[in-house]
Amino acid sequence: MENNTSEEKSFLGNTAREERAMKSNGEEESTSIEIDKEERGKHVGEEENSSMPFSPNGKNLSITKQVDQLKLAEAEMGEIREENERLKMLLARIVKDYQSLQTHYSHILQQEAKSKDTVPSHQAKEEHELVSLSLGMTSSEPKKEDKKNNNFSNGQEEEKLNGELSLGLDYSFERSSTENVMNNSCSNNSIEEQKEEEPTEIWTPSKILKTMKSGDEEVLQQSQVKKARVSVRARCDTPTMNDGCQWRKYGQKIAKGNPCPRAYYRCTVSPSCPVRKQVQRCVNDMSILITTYEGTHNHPLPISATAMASTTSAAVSMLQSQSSTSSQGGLGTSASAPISTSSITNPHGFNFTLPQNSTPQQLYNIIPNSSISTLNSHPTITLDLTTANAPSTSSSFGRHPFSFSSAPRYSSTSLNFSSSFSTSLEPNNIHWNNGHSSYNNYGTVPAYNKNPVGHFNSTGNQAFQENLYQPYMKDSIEAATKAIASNPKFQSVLAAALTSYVGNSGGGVRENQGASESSSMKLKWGESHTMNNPIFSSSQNGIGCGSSYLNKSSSLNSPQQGGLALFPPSLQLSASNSASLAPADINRDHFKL
DNA sequence: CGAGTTTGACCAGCGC
DNA sequence: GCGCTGGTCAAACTCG
Repeated sequence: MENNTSEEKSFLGNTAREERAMKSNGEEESTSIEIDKEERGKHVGEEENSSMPFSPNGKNLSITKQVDQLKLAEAEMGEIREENERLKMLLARIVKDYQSLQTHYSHILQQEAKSKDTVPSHQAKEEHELVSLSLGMTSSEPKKEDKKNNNFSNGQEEEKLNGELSLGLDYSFERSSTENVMNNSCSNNSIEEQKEEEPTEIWTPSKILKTMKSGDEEVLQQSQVKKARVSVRARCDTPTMNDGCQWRKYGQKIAKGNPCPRAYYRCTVSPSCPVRKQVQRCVNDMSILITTYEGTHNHPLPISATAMASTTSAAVSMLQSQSSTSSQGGLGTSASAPISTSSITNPHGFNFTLPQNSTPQQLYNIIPNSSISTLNSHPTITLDLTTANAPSTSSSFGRHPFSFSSAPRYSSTSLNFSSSFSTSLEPNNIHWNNGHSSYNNYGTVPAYNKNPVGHFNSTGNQAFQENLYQPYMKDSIEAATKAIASNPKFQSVLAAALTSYVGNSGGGVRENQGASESSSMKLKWGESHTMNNPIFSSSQNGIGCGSSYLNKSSSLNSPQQGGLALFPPSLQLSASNSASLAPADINRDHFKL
């Protein structure tokens, strides 16, 4: 992280220098031009004035002056040229320095990845693990959420019912994320190069695995990853939320204890892709959609999908890290761990608890108020985007923690990033909306048909998402930073998660943003910092979760996903200039830095 | 007509 | 072994 920070600093510094250089260059040029014009104007005036009397002597005099002025101007131009050369050299040096730093950073990341790979894995025993990584957002129903969380901690099968979403992504994928980070930190000068190198896709886990691991290790990693799960809880009116991948529904079941059917999706980006996804409404709050990912993509991912993939991979990595350290009394999530039911509150915020052997252990204090996910047939990492409470509505329980919990047979881990979202957001809640109109499968879904902004096109939708997640992202990052600082064991994993967000945020911009990407959208993102986020009606096309415009499929319930901005950018470093938006490209803008 | 969804049937794992 | 449950299959159906 420090490296990253320094890298960014250097990047910013270089950028600033470059800008200054360019600016000064431009200013000098314009200034000289102004002077030149002025003097020429003067000269013309003098000439005119002198020509008024129509005196031959005056004419000669003016010619002499003109020659002098010309020489003067030439001298100035020469100086400007020299200055330009100097600035060019300076710029070249800056670029070189930056590239050097980038290389250095890349080297550091590689070393970090290697060190991760060397960590012994004990997960062969643990067939199923649940890691819950929750990024809490302000809930409009804090008490309800609290209650629910409390219920979870009481051992109810909430998590089970909700279905833990898992996305099996391994270290290598993390690495891809970090590589993206690296790339994303590039200056504008290097953006084009990266575009050439990685125009529309990132390295897939399998791809990276081949380059990073031996065959056996690869198999082990893959198997581990496949069994780990990552779930995302988010408010979303639509049947599914966008994660950037394309999915095809292959089944639907009524799970025990939840009247809402569970839908099964498989990744259709590649016919052979083993990744599965389960989507189910939360039994307690129909507006909450729980998505579970499992498996590892064996194909290049769209940029819009990398954020989720990276995040989940980081969570899985944490799970793996947890497993690897469990035997040492660290983040133990032994398979025999009992149902977790602890909730430890820390005045500073994050709580990281790991119930183990009936005695929850507070491992990390990360999030204010903690709750613990309970029984899970599979260990799941849960990204909880629904449960963060606004400060004004905070209660003694239910603020979602960064919690680790273990099921009787399977260890489970719950990471909960709870952000103190502005209370002004509360009235609106946070909903993902694919623009679909069919909610029949999920019973009563709150109708959020009012759009304060009025007509909301896809660009507006982007702005909406930006509004939603930008502050949230910041909070999450801050919280995660605290977590990292608080416990070294957590560093590598969470760092990976964070860098994944950031990296993909930038990566989506630089790698995929073509000229077709709209600047207007970015402007809107930047403009809309108000927390009064509109909730978009599903009846409005292209509104809401930002997936509707991705759904080329005619089906209203199409699970195709075009890049949900789970982790919005906190910074915007990129700029593109087109007013036209290609729907397929919109997603890529979800993760701008 | 093709792609995607729906839905009942089927299979496997697990607990009793 | 039986029943329950989760997960998957595949034929029928829907939609553009």
